Amino acid sequence: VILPATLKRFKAPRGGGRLGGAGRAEVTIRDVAGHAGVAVGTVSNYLNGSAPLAEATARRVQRAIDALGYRVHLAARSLRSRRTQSVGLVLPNISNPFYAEVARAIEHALWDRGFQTLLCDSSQDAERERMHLEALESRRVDGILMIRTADWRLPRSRVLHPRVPIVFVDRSVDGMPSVTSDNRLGGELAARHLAQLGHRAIAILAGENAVGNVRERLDGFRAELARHGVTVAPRYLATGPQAIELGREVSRWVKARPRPTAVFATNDIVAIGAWRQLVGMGVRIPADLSLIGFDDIEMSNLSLPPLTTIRQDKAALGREATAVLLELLAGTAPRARPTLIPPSLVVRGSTGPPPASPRAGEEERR
Amino acid sequence: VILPATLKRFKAPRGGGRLGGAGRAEVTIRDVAGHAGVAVGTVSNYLNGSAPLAEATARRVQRAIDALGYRVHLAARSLRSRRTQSVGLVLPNISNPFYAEVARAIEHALWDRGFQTLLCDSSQDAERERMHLEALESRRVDGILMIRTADWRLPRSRVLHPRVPIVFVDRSVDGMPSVTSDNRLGGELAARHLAQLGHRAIAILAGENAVGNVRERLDGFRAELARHGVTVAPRYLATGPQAIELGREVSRWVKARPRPTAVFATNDIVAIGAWRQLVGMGVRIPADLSLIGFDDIEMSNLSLPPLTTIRQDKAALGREATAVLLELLAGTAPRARPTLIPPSLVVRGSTGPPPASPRAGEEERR
DNA sequence: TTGAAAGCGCTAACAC
DNA sequence: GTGTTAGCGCTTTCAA
Repeated sequence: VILPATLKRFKAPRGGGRLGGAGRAEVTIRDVAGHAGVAVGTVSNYLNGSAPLAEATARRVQRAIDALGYRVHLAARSLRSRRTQSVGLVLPNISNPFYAEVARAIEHALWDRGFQTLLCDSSQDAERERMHLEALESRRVDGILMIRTADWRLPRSRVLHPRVPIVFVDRSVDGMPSVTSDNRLGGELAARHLAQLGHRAIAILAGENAVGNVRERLDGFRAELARHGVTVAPRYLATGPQAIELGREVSRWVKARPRPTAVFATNDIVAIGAWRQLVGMGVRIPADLSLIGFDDIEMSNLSLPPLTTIRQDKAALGREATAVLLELLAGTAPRARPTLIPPSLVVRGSTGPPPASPRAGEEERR
Repeated sequence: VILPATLKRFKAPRGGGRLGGAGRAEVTIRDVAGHAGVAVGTVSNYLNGSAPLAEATARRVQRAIDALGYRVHLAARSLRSRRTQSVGLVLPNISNPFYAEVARAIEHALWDRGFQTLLCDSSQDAERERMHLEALESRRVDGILMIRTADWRLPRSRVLHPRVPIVFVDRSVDGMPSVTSDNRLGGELAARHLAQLGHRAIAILAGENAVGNVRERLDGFRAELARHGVTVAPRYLATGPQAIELGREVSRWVKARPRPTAVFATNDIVAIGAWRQLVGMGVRIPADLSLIGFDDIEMSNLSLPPLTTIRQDKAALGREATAVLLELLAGTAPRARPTLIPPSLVVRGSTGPPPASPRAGEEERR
């Protein structure tokens, strides 16, 4: 039976004429209820499975939904339910292949759990990042996953007492939940590989020490090297932004004497830069010089020889970060301790034993 | 003066105690109004600039907003205003560097115009793509930007009569607004470059003819070549998925006689695959064989020699697609005609004149 | 089980 | 200029 109150708001299906998107009036849960001859609450229950329905009723409702082309209005739902089933993903640059892979894993994990992803590209700009955070709060996202930009001198209070649960990815923040690679272990893995091959004169393309990830990789690398009785001479250390240009710095070591027999780059972009420089100078890899990178981006498998590197598990990074966030949302076990994803050594063609004579390959200077 | 009706709903700031995100009660426009001693409509007007306010009032409102830490509730706003200021971006794979660059441009253009981006990675899966489309409709996004997956045998009615404006990017769909590179022109550019260098025996790593973009590139390439009196022999054509593996097919031409003097790959990934194969076989680029790609992804500038390629303007693609969508939303000039972004030739190191003798480089076979 | 009604926070139309 | 109010479409509580 259709009761007065239901009838009052009942809208005829007004089908047929294709009004083209914007112009079409909204089909609401009331229309569905009217069409199926049930109350709106019943339709809502059907939609959310929040109460069992008589099978016949359920069928009628579903038929009405199909007939009317009804689609739930998520904004209305979240206004009421106080959940948006959406998560903000803030990162420095989606066209950086490393972040893109993490983002992909996150989007998938989120989608599989019924969440949509709001993509926020901060362009390494702290101010833009802050504005994105605010917009996400206004959007009332259920949570935020954030790969924060490196230059972060902003008041952290904003983010330390967020209105919305936030999990940091790839870069940790003290006292906040985070999911990162075990960078120290990665550094150790690289060092062990080189040391076991017999290298003792090792150079580092280091990136900037201010970046936590870089520092950890370096610490691990040095510590493990020390265990093998090897130290990195200060002149074998190059620092600067972790970009392709830093790789060019290898050239100074090629000309140096004694020449190092191996180079560790703290990421693959830098390693690729070094590879180009070395090949361009006629240095043979790994016969004259071994080269090891960090990250394992797709590109590192494409050089010739392909790069030996420390593989970060980007899929696991994204998956775990999502899992931690959803745990936070569910209110279970507030995991404030950082989650570490173990990296692994991928031996490809760019590393080998050091040249027989420590001076090998120097003829070309004469 | 605070009137009864206003008072009735007034909530004290309940500041101080930090309840930690979820637990904190919502600060609403009413709270702001109460705190500032104005009506909610006034606050709304202030927020939206929908009516001029006395300066003193405006200041009071802003102070109340700051004091209370008010943040507009976008879901509530859009429920009323029927606009969400959000756009869905559907693409096959965000970790493909080409799509990632386009996505980045889109996110930026959208953000600059006050829209947020919902990232939907379809994983090349038509079914997943369809579900994303539905979810976006439920979310009542204002519009959709879509790089559709190639294998699309699904009923197109769904997308031909969308409830929400949709603009196709990179791949066009008949009768729908789209923004793509001028792939035909790109093919012509590549052909002209090769022809002008003097190449006449040219091979193609083609990809799949079913993909419109590939076909257009090929058509343009062949047509321009024909203008120079050159035809591509059928045995100089390799087809298959546009992946790195296709590049390996060059090896059969290296061993062929007469050997082609140049190879056109319909995208850079394939070209990189070819480059690896060639370098691995000891073929000198471009001395023995010229190689030209398509796209100009970052990687193509990193090989040695760096790849000559047809550059797609990914930033323009993203920017234009956004512009077309926003025009559609504004209801101005329904641009159903596809928008074409001109690509450009980027000459780097992988192309040069053909070897002096057409048989050059063949000794290694003996 | 199902139905009715009270809002969620906001905008916009209208009255002052 | 400013204040009031009626919903936007939905969930949820409470009654029946």
